[in-house]
Amino acid sequence: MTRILITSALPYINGIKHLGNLAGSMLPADIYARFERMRGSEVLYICATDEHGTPAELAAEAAGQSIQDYCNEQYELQRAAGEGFSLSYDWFGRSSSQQNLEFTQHFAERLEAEGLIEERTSKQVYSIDDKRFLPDRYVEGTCPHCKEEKARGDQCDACGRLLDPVDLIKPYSAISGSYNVELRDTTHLFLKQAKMQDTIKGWVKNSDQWPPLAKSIALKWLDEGLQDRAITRDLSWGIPVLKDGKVRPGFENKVFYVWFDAPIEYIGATKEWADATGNSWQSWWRKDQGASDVSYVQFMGKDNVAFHTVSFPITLIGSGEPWKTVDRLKAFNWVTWYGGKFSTSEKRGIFMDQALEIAPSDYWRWHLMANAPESSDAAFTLEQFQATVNSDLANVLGNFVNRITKFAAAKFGEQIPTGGKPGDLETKLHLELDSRLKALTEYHSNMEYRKAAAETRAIWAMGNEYLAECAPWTVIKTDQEQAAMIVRTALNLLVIMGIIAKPFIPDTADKILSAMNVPDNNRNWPNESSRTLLDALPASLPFSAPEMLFKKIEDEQVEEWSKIFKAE
RNA sequence: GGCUGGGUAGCUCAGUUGGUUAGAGCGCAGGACUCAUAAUCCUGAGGUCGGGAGUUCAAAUCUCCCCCCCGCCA
Repeated sequence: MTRILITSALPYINGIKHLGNLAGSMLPADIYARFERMRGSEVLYICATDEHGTPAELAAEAAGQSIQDYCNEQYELQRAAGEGFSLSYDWFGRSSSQQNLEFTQHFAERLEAEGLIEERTSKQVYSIDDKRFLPDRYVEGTCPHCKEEKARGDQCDACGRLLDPVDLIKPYSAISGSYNVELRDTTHLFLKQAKMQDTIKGWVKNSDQWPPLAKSIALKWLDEGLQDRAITRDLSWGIPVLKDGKVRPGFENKVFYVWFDAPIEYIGATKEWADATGNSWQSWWRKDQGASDVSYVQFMGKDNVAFHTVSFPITLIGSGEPWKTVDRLKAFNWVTWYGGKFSTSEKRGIFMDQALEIAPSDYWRWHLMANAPESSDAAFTLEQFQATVNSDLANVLGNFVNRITKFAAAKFGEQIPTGGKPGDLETKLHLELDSRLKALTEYHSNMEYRKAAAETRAIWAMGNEYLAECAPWTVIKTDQEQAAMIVRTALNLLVIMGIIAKPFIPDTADKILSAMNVPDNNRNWPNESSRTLLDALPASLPFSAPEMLFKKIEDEQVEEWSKIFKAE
């Protein structure tokens, strides 16, 4: 059996994610996981919150909470939001887990043993009033080049030059605004990435299942030359730095940098899952313990490509141990919001919890994936959301379910009618269905979501086309048997429509299949001829016409939402 | 400033290695049907494929220059 490990980029703990984050990693990963499970693959789909770092500390402070309480609360909110969107994680972990702590320390130890880590001392800005070292972008001051007074420590937006925070004139803390800052020596662990340059380059070049974009981003970084990088920070919230099992001397007030420990949480979360369920994490991650036949697929936004193709692989490969590395990866562009970006910090756009308050999960899942930002940024507008949902879901799919089940129930009762023989129209139907199912399977395998959605929709539309051609409401006046056969074929087609809908709209799909009394173990991805599938329901099997599946979105709702979400 | 990616019908987007009248969905117009959530089905209108030059028997597709958008990096 094919074994597939799936991860989606870890959402940062700093607040509920917006629809752009959802569309760019978690949702497509979920659809891929569902598709592969349905076709019989053994799937492990892992995600987790990324909880460390300065932004989390500051957010906790702003909320008047301890960092631990803040993370606990936000984790729960994000977990619930994921559940609300029917994201079928096998495990949704936390980078602050004990498991991740152990792996992170293990990797640091291994990297040091391989000669890839060394201590270096440098000067950094320390804010006395904030009682903390300030990360580059939290230091502001006057630009030494253009004299702009609000230059950030990493870059001056006025003249565009890159800066070192120690060069700022009259530096102050962007957190408190205090000028009571000074330079202090601080020692950190540096990962000697430059030493891994050739190894990683060779590995990237051998990766034959990456999209061209991912490969070119990785190679560009490598061509520019990898820089050694600090993997620790002067913070208290994070993973402690050890040496020989005890806190490393001089690192009492330091922790690992969030960029170092976050990707390791892919493994950490797998162990959280294994510990909770009694499964083996090694068989998914250690090539010497069964993971060599695993296909590892990563989903992420474009901004994360470099970290997944270069930084994290350095950790894994640099350890000198046989860790599983990424085989295939799917990167997404951004979903844009009325000409701008969705923004967590500026609260621009719609967030996962808000979305669920105004429309069911399936509406969003369908629209976001049918318009996925695959080849370029994709515009999100409420008007288009309304159009997609009403047309594809309510009119094409929902109305078909309604019309055929109502008609069947009225003329033949709520059971699969018997009698009649399939003819030319049914042959035509199954031939077209065969070719569409083949294409759809291909698109899902290739993780092409716009195409998969379009093909799914086309199969839904086939139901309406078939009825229009057969016109059972006319046939039944003269030929009861023939009408029974048409209805039976249409009801079988309905089941297929429901099955192929599952990856995109799992909640509704299950409603359809349950209404048709299709047992769980018969809801697998179709892989036989549709001639068989179109006559699969047992004669006289009872069914029940489901309630209206999709309520249309009214113009007034769009207007109201536009005001609430400041869409312009 | 450097580098990805993008600029194709009113809107959102497809267009494989250059090859007959450039496609889909939505929207729009006309028709059909009346089982159905005023739903559905069929047909049609609509594009000098960002601009310019070049290569070629032939370019949305290749080359060069320019303009605009998003992003990344410096």
